[in-house]
Amino acid sequence: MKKRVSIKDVALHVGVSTALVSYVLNNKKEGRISKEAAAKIRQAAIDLNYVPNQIARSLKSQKTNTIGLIVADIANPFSSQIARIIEDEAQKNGYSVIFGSSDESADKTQNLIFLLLNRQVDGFIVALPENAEKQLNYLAGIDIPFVLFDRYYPEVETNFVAIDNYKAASQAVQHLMANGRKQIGIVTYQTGLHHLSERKRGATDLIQNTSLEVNVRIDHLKEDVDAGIDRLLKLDTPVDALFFTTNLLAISGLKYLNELGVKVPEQIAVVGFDETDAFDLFYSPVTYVKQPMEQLASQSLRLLLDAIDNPGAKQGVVIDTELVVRKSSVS
Amino acid sequence: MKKRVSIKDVALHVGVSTALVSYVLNNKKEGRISKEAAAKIRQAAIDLNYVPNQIARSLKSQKTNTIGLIVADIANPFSSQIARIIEDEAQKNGYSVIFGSSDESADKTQNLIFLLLNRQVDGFIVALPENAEKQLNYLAGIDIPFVLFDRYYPEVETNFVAIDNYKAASQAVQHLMANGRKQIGIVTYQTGLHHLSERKRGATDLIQNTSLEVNVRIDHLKEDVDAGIDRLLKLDTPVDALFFTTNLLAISGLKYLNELGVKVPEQIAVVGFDETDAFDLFYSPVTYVKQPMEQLASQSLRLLLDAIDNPGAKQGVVIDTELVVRKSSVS
DNA sequence: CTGAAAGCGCTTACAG
DNA sequence: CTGAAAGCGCTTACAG
Repeated sequence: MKKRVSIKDVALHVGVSTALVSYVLNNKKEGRISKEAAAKIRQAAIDLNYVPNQIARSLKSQKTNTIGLIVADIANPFSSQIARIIEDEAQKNGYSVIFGSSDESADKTQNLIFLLLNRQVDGFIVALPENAEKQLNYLAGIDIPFVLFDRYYPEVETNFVAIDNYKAASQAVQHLMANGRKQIGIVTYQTGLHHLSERKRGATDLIQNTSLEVNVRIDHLKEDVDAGIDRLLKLDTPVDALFFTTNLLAISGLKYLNELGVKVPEQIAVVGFDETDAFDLFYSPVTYVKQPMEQLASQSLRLLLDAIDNPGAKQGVVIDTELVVRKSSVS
Repeated sequence: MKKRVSIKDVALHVGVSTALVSYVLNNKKEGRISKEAAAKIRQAAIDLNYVPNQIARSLKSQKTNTIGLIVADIANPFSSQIARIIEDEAQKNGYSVIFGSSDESADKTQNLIFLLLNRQVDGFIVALPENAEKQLNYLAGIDIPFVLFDRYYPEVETNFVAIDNYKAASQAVQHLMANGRKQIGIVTYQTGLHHLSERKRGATDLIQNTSLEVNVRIDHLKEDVDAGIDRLLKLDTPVDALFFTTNLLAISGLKYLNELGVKVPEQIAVVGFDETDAFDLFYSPVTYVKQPMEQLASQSLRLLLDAIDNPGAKQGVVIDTELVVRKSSVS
């Protein structure tokens, strides 16, 4: 690779000091620099194809204008949609994004934190997995700006952005009840993740019947979803509705209902969580809880930039969801 | 934010030079450093919570161990799946990834290139949009390692990784023909993008009837897909099959076929491109051309790392696809 | 076995 | 209006 041209090359080319080049290119000391010198420097920068070295600038300024984004899995549409919005907003504010996927593992999260700290990110936006108190405390301990997003730990005071999961689930179940469903099954993950517990609680507070719960192990997704649905269908009073607390669970469940030949919504009404094309193409378009992605992402970034500019103050933002009602849940 | 601890702090704490700390922590000059000094330094690094500053190291070494990934849109499942695989492979090789979305715009691509060059990425993996010859030449001109991925410009000698688009489309159409379909419509984008032209050519070389082509404007997706399907259904001999050259086109088209109440595959057989959950949940699971994501991504990274280590030599990799046959195309 | 020193490419307080 | 110089946190050739 060719040697990249530095500020020194530009200075040499024009016959001025590097300081002057820096001032001109950064529009510092406006008006206190001769027009001619400024013009010559700008021209030389173009002629020589000068690209400022952000690495050197970062070392000096102690600021990289980079943020670290830790998601569960960038290949998951929820994460990648969020990433896209954060990317755009960050760019507008002069920031770049380095991302990493934790696979819901606290250890991988810790590794990513180290890796991103190495790279001197100015702050983090992170969706924390289960049992990550240690990582949370680490971040708080080194006193770096960060905001918890999607999931948060209510015991610890942090910046966070989340939806009202309890209310979202509650609305979904109320909707099913209002449409005459009596036996509503809930399919969720077996997990201590606060946001998922809240979704579960929002549903079960209304349902009050633990035999209608299916708790899926994340690493046995298909197996447990299928077995759970089998069980719910064979109850003395079989379920007439299913509420899935995530889109992966819903997709897996809908595939299985298809295999079984169960008709939606005639036999079973269905409500899912999150948007996906798959819900549109199902023969009865699927009712779902819509998360306001735009707000989730842009608020996360806003809180982080606030925290970078003004460490100390902690903000929490809770956003409402919307229930998009379609054919899968009304008969 | 607290001041981060530097190599100098560690040196001071132990009472040695920064040089020695650097040697120990980087396992340089093994065996030529006293066990005691080494042990004390390592312990101090842990006690003080030392995290090496990759920025400083990069400035010195002229290498950031960062790669720039430019995709069309990270929110698109194709891009995000690729990103995930590249992330994992990169991490294994000590690299981080900074990504950017071009939205199929040559100008945005150029901005991203500048932005990533600012950040001194060691190389690029880029899915180039249409009319980006200028950007391609720019990359080649500054002599930075890069590999074109998904799309390439056959006129220019570069590193590239792509699937055999012609063959993939050809197989799809042959499959429809083998299943007795006589009037096969092809829905594709109106574009000069090489990979899409190849898909189109692979289909039309077999079909030889331009009235069966629908050329969708990317910024009028739904409108043009719907109108195109309308037209194909009203031909004197209406189509009995549709081949969609991308997953977005297929999803849009399937939604419209649903609206019209057209039965798949009874009235119209369908083949799509790329994997998506939506294809699984369609009442007749959709036959599709499966791209080998794993290979595409990991080969791209491999070629880039090769190019970084050994500039000059150019490699091209073409990978075969697989047609996954399901109910939507067989009657 | 260890350290002083230069240098990566910038920025900026200071001096003139 | 402009420049010499220090310093950000590392690495490494050189000297001892």
